[in-house]
Parts: sequence; C-alpha cells; structure tokens
Amino acid sequence: MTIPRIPASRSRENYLKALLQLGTGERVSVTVLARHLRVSAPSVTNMLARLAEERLVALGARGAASLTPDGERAALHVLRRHRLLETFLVRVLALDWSDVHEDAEELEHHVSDRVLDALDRFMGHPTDDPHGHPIPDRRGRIERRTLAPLATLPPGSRARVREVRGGDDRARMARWKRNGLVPGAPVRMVEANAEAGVYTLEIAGRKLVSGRDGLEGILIDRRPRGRA
Amino acid sequence: MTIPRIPASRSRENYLKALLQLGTGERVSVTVLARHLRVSAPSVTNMLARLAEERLVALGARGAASLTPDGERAALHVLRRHRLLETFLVRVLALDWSDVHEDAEELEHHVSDRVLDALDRFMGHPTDDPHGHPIPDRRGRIERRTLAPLATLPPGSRARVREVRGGDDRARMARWKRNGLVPGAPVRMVEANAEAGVYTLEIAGRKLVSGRDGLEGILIDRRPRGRA
DNA sequence: TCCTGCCGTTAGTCGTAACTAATAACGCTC
DNA sequence: GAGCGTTATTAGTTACGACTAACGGCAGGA
Repeated sequence: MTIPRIPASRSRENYLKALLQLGTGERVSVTVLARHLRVSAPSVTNMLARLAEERLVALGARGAASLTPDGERAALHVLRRHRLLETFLVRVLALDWSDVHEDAEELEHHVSDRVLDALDRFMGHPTDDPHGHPIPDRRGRIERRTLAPLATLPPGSRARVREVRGGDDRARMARWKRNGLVPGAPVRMVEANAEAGVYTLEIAGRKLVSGRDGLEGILIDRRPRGRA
Repeated sequence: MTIPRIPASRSRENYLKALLQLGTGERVSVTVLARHLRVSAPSVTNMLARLAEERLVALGARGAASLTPDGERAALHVLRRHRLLETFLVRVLALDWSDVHEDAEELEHHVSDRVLDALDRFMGHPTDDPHGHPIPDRRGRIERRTLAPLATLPPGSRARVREVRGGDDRARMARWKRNGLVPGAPVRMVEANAEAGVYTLEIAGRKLVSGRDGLEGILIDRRPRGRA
C-alpha cells in the first residue's frame, strides 16, 4: 500500500518560499522560478501542478503562479523557521553572519515546532534576523516595511542600514560586513553619481566608494533620519 | 545525465547507526535490522547490498551484516550528532528529557559539521548526553564502559545510575524521570526478588517498587560505589 | 529422509522529484 | 500575416528507497 509519507516537504517548501520571495503580490513565471531554484522548467511546471492541486498555489495564464492564502501561510512558516535559525546561528552559536544562510536553508525543513518555539523562547522572541529582515510571528504575520535602496539616499543625507538582502551570496555578505554595512549601521551619502553609478559613503565614520551593484540589496528606511 | 546527488544520507545513516547499536561486534541479521528500522526485509537486503558496495558494510553468510571500519566511523559520526543534539535540546533549550529523541533523530541527518562544532563549543564539549551515554569525539572515538543492569545490584548495595537506555520510548522515559531514575541518581537496592521479578529500590531517598521490565535499560557501574 | 518453517533474496511496483528531448503556444518584428 | 524566438508543456527516463508477492535454501522435527 505504500504509506504516502508525511505530506512531504523539502522541495515543496522551497517552491513556496521562492514564490513568497519572488512574487511581490505578483504572479511568478515558470522560468523565473526555475532559475531561482536552479531547476529545469519542466520540473517547475510539474511541481506547480501538484501544489495547485493541493490548493497552495493558484495558476494563471501561461504558467504564472501565485500563492493562495494557504500557500502563503505555509511559506511564511518556512520563512519564520529560516530567519529564527539564522538568528540562532549568529546570536547564540556565534557563527559568521555571511556563512549561516546555507545551514539555515537546510535546517528550516527539519526543525519541529517544538524546537523552533524553544529557540524562539531562548532568544527572547527576536523580531529581526541578523540581516535585518523581520521574522514572521507564530501565526505567520510579518511586519510590512517600506524601505529604500541605499543608493537612493540623497547626497548629504544620513540614514541607518535597515536590511541587507541576498544572504545566499557569501562573498558579497562578507564584503559588506568588512565595510561595516550591517543592519543598524549609520550611513551618510557623501556623493552620489547616478549616471556613472558611483557612490561615496561614510559608514560609522569610515569612507567607502562603491559602484551601484555593490550597494544593491542594502536598504534604509524610506524617510532618512536627520539631515546633514 | 542526472547528477548522482550527494552520497545521500538519511536512510543510509539510519542503517549504519542501527548496525552500530545492534551489532555488539557481532553481525546483525536482516530480520533484526528490519524490525529495528521498521522496514521490510527486502528493503534491508537491498540497502545492505548498496552499503556493501560502498564498503561501509561487510556481508557474511545468510545476510549477516557488520560495519567496516569506514562504516563504523560514519556511524559514530551520526551517533555524535544525535547525542550532541539531544544534549543541546535538554541543557540549552530546556526541552523535556523524555521528548527530545525524535527531534534529534531528525536533525542528526541535517546538521553540518560547522553547526555541530559550534554547538559543541557552546556547551563546553560535553562528554555525556542527557541519558548518560558517552558522546563520541570529533574523531569518532567513544568511551567504552562496562555497565551492569540495575536489577543486578545486590540487596543492600548502593550505586549511581549511569546510563538510561531506550530513549525512543517516551512514556518509559517520562516514568523514569518521574521516579528520579536519571543519570547520577543514587540508588540502593532494598530488596530483590529475581524469581518473581520484583525489585524494591530507594532512589534519592524515595522508595520504588518495580518489575524487572520497568528497570530494563537502567545501567549502573559494574562495581557499586560503597556498601550498605 | 522428507516436510515444514523461517529467513533471505529476486522480481516487479510505487511515489517523489529531478532530468532531457521534443512539441506546442505566444508575441514581436518585419 | 509569416516567421522567429521565447516560454511552457508533454512525454519518457532516472535515482532513491520504500513496498508486496513469490521463490529458494537450510534446520529441525516426524
């Protein structure tokens, strides 16, 4: 008879999480999903069909997919697990900020609610992960923020780094850390040359010249605190 | 071409661990393994063949299997992960002694060396898990102990509980904990009736009457400390 | 010695989730 | 509107690890 196993997860959960992260309310195409998950397009079509059957995903024309409320709930739970785990690995186990992503990526599929709650309790219910991202609560609610890319900070203005995206790129994370570009760091835009894509910043007193690419993923609050 | 994946684990690791725990140097039969892993006999034959091909298991006549040195090393690494995780769950996260087994059982297959070492460091390199079992070191070496079943303690003698086996039976573990039968607890055999299988004990000052079954798995040092 | 059981193996299937190759459905350009 | 390129789907395979059903070999009892 073959036991159908637990509703199964791992792969499923990764699809849901990807849909959550890629779909800003919008539908996500098969190709985009495939690239993100490093999987072939047919695999995506296939899995989306299964997830649609389980009412976790809604399919639109030309394979465009979005999460149903159920799917979004599930995805937020995965995200919560991921972020709590990253927080634990950094805050408690003192692992490197730029290294923890893949460990969390693995463990997020295997931590029980019991253990997760215990971790949460142990850390005093943190609200942000080490990269500044908000951690969804137990009910799957997440703080909605409107942040701006650091590159949009007008010259002379000050702000604080709020979130640092792209945790899967270790080298990038390590570079940011070296330069002091971590959540909470005070920054001042000294000079911005949007055409050339060159920006001069002061981070916690230290000067940094960076290209636009090098700043992509660093987010600040939309309304900068204070003026120069 | 289909990437052969990582040497893969989960199931493999469970077979290796089972061989380590069941085979006291001896070869283990297909049937025993099947029962222990709650899997059909053909599944066992099948997997053993694969493990033998990878030189992790040596096969004898009539399907009897034992670990090769490589296999034993691998198994001890899994055991180390399991025991360190249990220790973490109990000592740090304050989860219940009798509950943690299954969580550790799941996580042991997914924790990286990096995280494991960090856990080990964080806890100050514990040598025993919450059930009193020795934790293999990083190189896979484990303390060899010669322990005796609590039931063999002569009437009037005192000893300390050293290990408590059978972590997979929650109810049993919970009962022992309620009765104070935890590693380190001082016990005195008040009266032992081997024929009837009834034993009267004093545990940390409290009296307990138990059948032989109820004590199976509780181990003390072979040479009791002190006399009555 | 032969029969009966137990134990293990062989053969064939299933579910999951990936893959490649080939095809179909758009949509944009000329 | 024909043709081309992109995007999605269908078809068929593969690997893993489980399963059931059926078969073979050895041991002990009659």
